[in-house]
Amino acid sequence: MFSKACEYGIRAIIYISQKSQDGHRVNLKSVAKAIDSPEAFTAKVLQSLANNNIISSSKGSSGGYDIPENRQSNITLFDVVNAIDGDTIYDKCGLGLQQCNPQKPCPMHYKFIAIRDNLKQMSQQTTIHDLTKELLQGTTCLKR
Amino acid sequence: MFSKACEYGIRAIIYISQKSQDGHRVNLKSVAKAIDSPEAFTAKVLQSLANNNIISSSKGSSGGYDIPENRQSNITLFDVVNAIDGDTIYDKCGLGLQQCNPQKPCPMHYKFIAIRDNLKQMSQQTTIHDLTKELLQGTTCLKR
DNA sequence: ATTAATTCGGATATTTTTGTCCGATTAAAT
DNA sequence: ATTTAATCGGACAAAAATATCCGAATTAAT
Repeated sequence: MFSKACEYGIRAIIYISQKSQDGHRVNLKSVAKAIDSPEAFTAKVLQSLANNNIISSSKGSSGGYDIPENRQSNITLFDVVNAIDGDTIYDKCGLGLQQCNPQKPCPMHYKFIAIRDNLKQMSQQTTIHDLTKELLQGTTCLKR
Repeated sequence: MFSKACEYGIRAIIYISQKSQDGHRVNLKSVAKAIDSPEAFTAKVLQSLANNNIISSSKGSSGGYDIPENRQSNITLFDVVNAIDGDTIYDKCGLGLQQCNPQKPCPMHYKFIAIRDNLKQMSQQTTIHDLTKELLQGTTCLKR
């Protein structure tokens, strides 16, 4: 469904968000460890989140990643997926046709967009903050 | 969502199904042309559909692919996807965790399985025959 | 029998995704 | 100033997905 990069990205931002709520900035190593992901690859993913202004990063000793307080509650899953995988997942024809629309739909069109729109809605309505809450409560996990 | 191989496979089987209803067997070249796909790659996909007994293939002059009348209506989208992409799409954790279940769910778990189950249901309830009907009526298309 | 048209299956090539490495840059602490 | 700990970004490597090639096997028609 999502790319590997995107899976890492979502898990990472949830962790970063969690730590940010306590005012803690976290570095790459601790992120990779927390979500059990390859360090260097995760760096690339975080870089693209940073370049898209979804997380903030700072260099130098005691640098790392965090999410400014005021952004915490308005970052959606949609934003994160978009930054990493782009929006093709929400737009692309289920059968891979270049053009597929109500005027000239593929045979799977309506059944497929129903599901795709579900996914879109869900990801637009779900904030990273939402996902972090459950994690803090210890009901969910980010690895294994 | 689906792999490229799977997209070709679905488009291909819809076309084959359509032709089979008129009692026509079709060859690789005509399939690839009808769905605008790379010929050799499509051959591989059809091969795996044949190996999974979803379509029937015959070699030799005037050989090709078809779907026996009695199978027409009981092949589902699910069967086709399964034969080509396997069932990971219906089972895999949205965040890529090896183990993710109600006992130890990822933060996206319930929201994600809602969508995944939708997809599963849709693909189990949709037969290839269903998709072929609309194509015969000219309301849908398989390329462009 | 020979030929022509087809799928099969294995080997290979290309492209994309995933993953690693490392020097450059930045910033805090000493 | 120097050292240390961090991200950045570009180059590279490995693996997976996509795509091609070709000889072998099969079948129908001549």
